[in-house]
Amino acid sequence: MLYNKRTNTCGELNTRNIGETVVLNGWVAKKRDLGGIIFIDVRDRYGITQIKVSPDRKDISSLAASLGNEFVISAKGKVIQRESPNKNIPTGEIEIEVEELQVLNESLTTPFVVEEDVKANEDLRLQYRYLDLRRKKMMDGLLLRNKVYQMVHGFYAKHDFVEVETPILMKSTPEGARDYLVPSRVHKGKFYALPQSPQTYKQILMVSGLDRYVQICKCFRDEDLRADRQPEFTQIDVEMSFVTQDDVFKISEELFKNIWKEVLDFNLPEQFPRMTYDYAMTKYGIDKPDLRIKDLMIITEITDAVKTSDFKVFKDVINSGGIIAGIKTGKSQDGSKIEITRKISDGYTDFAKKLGFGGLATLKVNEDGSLQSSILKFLNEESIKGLSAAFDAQPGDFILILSGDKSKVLNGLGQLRLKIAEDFKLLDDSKHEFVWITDFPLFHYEEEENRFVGEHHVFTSPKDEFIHLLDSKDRKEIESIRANCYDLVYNGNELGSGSIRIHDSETQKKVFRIIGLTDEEAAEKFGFILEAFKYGAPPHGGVAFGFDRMIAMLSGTKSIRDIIAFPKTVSAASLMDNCPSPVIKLQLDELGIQLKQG
RNA sequence: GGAGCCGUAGUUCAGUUUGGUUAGAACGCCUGACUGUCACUCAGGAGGUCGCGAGUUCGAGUCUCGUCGGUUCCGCCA
Repeated sequence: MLYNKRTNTCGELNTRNIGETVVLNGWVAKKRDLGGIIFIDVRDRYGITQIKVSPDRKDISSLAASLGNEFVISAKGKVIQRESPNKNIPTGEIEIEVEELQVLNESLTTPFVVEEDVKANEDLRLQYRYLDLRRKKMMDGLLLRNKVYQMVHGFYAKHDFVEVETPILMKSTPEGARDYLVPSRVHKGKFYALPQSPQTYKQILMVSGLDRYVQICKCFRDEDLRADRQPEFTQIDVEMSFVTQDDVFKISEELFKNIWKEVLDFNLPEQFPRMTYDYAMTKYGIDKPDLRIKDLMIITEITDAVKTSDFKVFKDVINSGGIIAGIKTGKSQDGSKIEITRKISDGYTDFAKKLGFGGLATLKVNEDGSLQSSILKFLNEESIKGLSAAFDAQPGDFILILSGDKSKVLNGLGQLRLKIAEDFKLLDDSKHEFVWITDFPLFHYEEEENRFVGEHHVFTSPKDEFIHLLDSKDRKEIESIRANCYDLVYNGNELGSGSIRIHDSETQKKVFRIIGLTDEEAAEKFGFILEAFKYGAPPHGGVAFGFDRMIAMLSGTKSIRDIIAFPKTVSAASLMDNCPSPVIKLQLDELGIQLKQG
């Protein structure tokens, strides 16, 4: 097809180009046909430029009048000053006086109107993703993603990291998330797994002496989805030899500082604050505390303060080994008071009940410093004093108390804290609060399966002072083991996770034993890495950052679907190309697979 | 696996509480008019399996049960 090829994009012409003859290629975003004169907004990735067809150009006018939205056109003409400029767009000072007009392709009427303030529901937009991506906001998401992608590559290249492509078809590892499986045709009855992460490969690359590895790679997990979780997602995967936790933190902080400066023009601190897992759980009730409200509603345990009271609810909890703890609202950082009315308070009680608590005790601190609450009548003088002191109760404060099993209470208060923060709009999006959470437990006991499982992954090393406990048989002792393991948390979201790894096969075997793998099973499943560790594995460690989540946060969207070109729905389906889909019998036969009925 | 919300014109929604005449609006689409618009304006028009399937009823968009899809959260996500 012969047509006038563009000399310029639709986003770059301005008053300096007046008088030039140019050609634009693009999509019809909007046509305004005034009867004689016709205006058309032409759109491409770079912007929108208005072209004008004068009524005296009869031949062009009829063609222009017949254009529909999303037609692809080529327009040639002179750049002229607009009689009435549009200040809302960069090209709004000028327009093109059309001399030649060609239709390069027509378009059906689109199922939804392609406009910035799109009205269509997400499922329709997903089905016609290519139309949705024509919107500036969506295109900007992809462009931002590309920008950061390039930055990450450049950053690690500058620091002597080597990018290595690890296999997409790998051995299934039964620990952790469900694997996506790929049947083997050659080895009938055997399966590959898609990587949940290239964890084993990157560690083996350290054994190879690669020293510094990075890969921006796809990972796959067959688990239920959320707004911030997709079945396939991208992570920045990093591994380094001869490093400590501090080395990993340092280079990671530099990466994030660069990105936040470049994209948001925000200066992150030289070093990110650190907080142990235990502190985070005890004070914030969650392992990813949102430090935009750092000093607000920190959890206070008052078990001791009220232990002399006769209140049956508290007594029962104490006797069964539980705790009593609470948070107080206090004043918000901008000084505005958090006014908790009876109605709001009842709402929080319902919230607590939904979390499985019998109720929520609330106390109001009067202007004279006295307490007001329905539970006061159950408490003795000593308890009331102790409680008041523990919370440093000030006039206007509102205190919310939960009691029960320790982890449940902390978790409940953590959730209440976030709910109150959200209800009173205390989470300021202009804040950028990074924090490293360190010293995670190495194991936790899975009651249902009746065994220990790795809190992080099974290659995470215990901190030196806990190594002797790997030989323990005592549940409490094993649960007390802390790991060289860390998460990077940003505004209450987990952005990354990593650890210093085990690099000797003896320690690795002990860890396998604790999670219930016999030496034989460990050899069957992870023998290759145990074997590799026998041949001079260097001390090493690394981290992986969620690339999609990072881009979502940089662009201010909650859903990572918005910044993934072709995302899947919460049921892991793609509405555009209709996958997953059935396959023909021949394909199954070749794989030796027979489907179960029903 | 569990819970909540949503599903009505091409699109976004109203109508469902309290079952009852011909299911409405806006945008989009089509036809006509219009020479400075940028949410063009004006006049007219077409367009509906009320997600699907049972049930209750003289009568169901509306009530009940089931089912499918979307979405949010919990479980899950080493």
